[in-house]
Amino acid sequence: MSQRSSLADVAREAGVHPSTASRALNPQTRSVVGALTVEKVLAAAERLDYRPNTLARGLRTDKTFTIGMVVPDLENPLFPPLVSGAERVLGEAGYSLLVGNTDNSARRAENIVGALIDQRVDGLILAIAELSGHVSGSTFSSATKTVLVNRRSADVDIPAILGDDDLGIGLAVDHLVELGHVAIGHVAGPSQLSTGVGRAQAFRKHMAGHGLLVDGRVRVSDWFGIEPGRVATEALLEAYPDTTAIVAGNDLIALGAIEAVRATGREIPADVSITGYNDMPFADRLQPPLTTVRVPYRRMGELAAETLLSLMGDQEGNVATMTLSPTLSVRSSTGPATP
Amino acid sequence: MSQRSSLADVAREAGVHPSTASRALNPQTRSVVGALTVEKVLAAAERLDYRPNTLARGLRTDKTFTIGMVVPDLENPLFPPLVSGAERVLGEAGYSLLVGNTDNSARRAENIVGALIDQRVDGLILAIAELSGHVSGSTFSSATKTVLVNRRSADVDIPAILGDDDLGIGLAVDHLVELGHVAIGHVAGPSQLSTGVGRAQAFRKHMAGHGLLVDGRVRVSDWFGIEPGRVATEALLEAYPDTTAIVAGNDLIALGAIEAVRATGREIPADVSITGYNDMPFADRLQPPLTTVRVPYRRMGELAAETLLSLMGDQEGNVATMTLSPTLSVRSSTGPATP
DNA sequence: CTGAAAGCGCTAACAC
DNA sequence: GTGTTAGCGCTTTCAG
Repeated sequence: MSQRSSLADVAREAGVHPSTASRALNPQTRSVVGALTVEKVLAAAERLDYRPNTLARGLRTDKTFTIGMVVPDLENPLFPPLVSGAERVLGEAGYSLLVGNTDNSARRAENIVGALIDQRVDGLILAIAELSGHVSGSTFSSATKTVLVNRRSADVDIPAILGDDDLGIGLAVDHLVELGHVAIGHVAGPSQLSTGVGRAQAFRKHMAGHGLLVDGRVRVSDWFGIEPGRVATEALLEAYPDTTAIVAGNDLIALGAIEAVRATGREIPADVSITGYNDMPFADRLQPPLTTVRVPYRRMGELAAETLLSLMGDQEGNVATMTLSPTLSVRSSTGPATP
Repeated sequence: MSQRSSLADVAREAGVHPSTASRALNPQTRSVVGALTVEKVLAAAERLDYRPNTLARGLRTDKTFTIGMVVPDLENPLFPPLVSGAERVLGEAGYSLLVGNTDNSARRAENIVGALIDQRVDGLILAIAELSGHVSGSTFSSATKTVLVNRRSADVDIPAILGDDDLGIGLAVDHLVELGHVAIGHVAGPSQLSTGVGRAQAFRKHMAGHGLLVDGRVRVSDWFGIEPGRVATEALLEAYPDTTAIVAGNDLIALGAIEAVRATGREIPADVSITGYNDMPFADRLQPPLTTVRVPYRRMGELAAETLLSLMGDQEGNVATMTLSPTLSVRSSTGPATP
C-alpha cells in the first residue's frame, strides 16, 4: 500500500480502457457497461484500494460535493446545533461541510467566503450578514448557491431560514405582562444585526400592544455577549431604577443582565425578572434557571441544508424564505411583579 | 460579471502567455517576471476579478490548503474551543478547515475521514480515537499528515495534544482530601475512550497515594453525557450510601451526578461534594457553580494546528506528543466533609 | 458495449 | 524574461 492508485491503474489492472473503468465505477453510468466488465473493474478497484480523486472529478464536472458554512462565533452555544443540523443533512446527501468562523469580523468573513468560493464549494450557508458589498455581490453573482440562516439580508434577495423574532419577543412580553409587570426594559443585541434590530422593534411593538410605555427603557449592547450585556443593563438600571423586568436580546445578554441586577443588591426574580432568548444548552441549569425563548436551531440548520439541496437541484423542496416559530421555556428567572 | 474568468482569460487580457500570468500572479515566482509584465497581469486580473481555481491548482501541485478536523460531538461544549482554536491558527496560515461531526459513531467517523482523504486534505486533526483498523490504517499509510487531540491512540504512533489527566484528577482528589473527605467515589467516562480510562486510573492512583480505599466506589457511564452520568451515579450511591464526595469524569457527568444526588434528598455541597472536568463554558454559572478541572482546550486546538503545520513542513516546531497542564477552578459544588 | 481523444484550469520543466 | 509543452486524474463526447 505504497501509493494512491489512480483510475488508470485500475483500468490497467482490469485490462480495460480508463473511460470504461470510469463508467463501471460510477453507479450512474454503470448500466451502460457489460456486466462482466463491471465485475472485473470493481474487483480491480477493490484490490488496489482505489479512491477517486475528488479534485480531478470536481475540475471536470464542476461539482465538488462540498458546502461552505460560515458562522460568526462557534463558541456562542447557539451555533453548534445549527452547524451540526446542517452537517447531518448534508452528510447524508453525500456532501462535506467546510466550516468557517469569523469571530464577528467582517474582514475575516470576506476572506473566508472568498476562500470558500475559490474552493468551488457547491453551496454556501451563511449565518452571518455583515457582508460588505464586495462579497455579497460576488457571492450573489457567482454561481454559488446560497442560503442565509438566522440572519436576514437587507440588500440581497437570498432565501433565509429564520426564527420568528416577533413572535418570540411577543411570548416573552406577554409572559411578563401576565405576571403583572409594567416597567419592562429591553437590552438589545447589536444594531448591525438583524436579530438585534428585529427583536428591539418587536419589543416596542408588543409593549405598545399592551398599552405600555417604553420610553428610553431600551439599551443596545455592543454585541451578543455577557460583558456587553452587563454594561448595557447597568446603564438601563441607572436611568430607570424602577424597572421590574428585563427582556434580554439573547441568553448571553441575559447572563450579563443577571450580573448587573445582582450587583445593585437586587434579587432575581424577587425584585427583577429576566427573560433570555435562544434557550441555549444548560439554560435550564443556570443560577437561576433561565426563562427564555426556545428557538429550534438544530431544525433551522437542517432546513437550511434542505433548502440548499433544493436550490442545487438535488432534492425537491421549498426554496423560499422560511420562518420557524419559537416557544417559551418558563423557568425561575421570572416571577410575579411585587407592587 | 457573467462567468468566472480563468488564468487564460487573464493572460489574453494582459497580452501574455498563461504561464507568464501564472508566474506573475504567484508571489513565490513573481520575481522571475519582468516588473512591467507583472503590473499588466495584476491589472488584468483585477479587471476580470480573477480568482484562481484551487481545484486545478491542487490537482497540479498536490496541495489543497485544506485541513480536515473530526470531532465526536460539536454540541459537547468542550469541542467548539478546540475547533475554533485550530481554525484560527490554520486560517492565518492560509488553510481552510473542513469540520466533520461523527455523533460518536465509528461508522460515521470512517466515512468522514475517508471523504476527507478523498478530498485530498493536506492534513487531519482527529479528536476521535475509535477508529477501526481500516481508517487508522489508511490514514496512517496515506500521505495525509495527522495529529490527534484530546485522544490517545493505542495502536498507532501519531503525535497527540493531550491534557494531563493524571495531574487534573490529582488536583480534584487532593482538593477533596484537604476538605476532609475520605469516602470519595468516581463516575468515569466510557471505557472505550482514553479520557475515560485514563482518568479512572488516575483516580485510583491518587486515592492510593493518600492511603484511601476505593473499593468498588467507581462506576462507568455509557458515554460523556448528563443522563448516563445520572444513571451511573445512582448506582454508585445505592451501593455506597456513605459516599461524601464524587469525582466526575467530565462536567456533563457531573451535571448528571448533581441530579442523582439531589434525587436522594441530599444537598450539594453540604452532604455530597462534586467535582467536574473540563470547566466548560458557563460551569461557573451553574446551580451550584461547579468546582471543576480547567483544561486549556482552545490552546490545545491551537497547538494541534501548529503541530500539524510543522508536520507539513510549513513551520518550525515540535511534532512530538504534548501534554498540557490543567488547573483547578474551585467553586461551590465542593465543601468540607461533615463528620 | 468499449476505445480514442479531448479538456477542465493550473503549474513546472524545458526551451529559446 | 517569456513562450512551449506536457500532464495532474478524471469524465464525456464521439466513433466504431
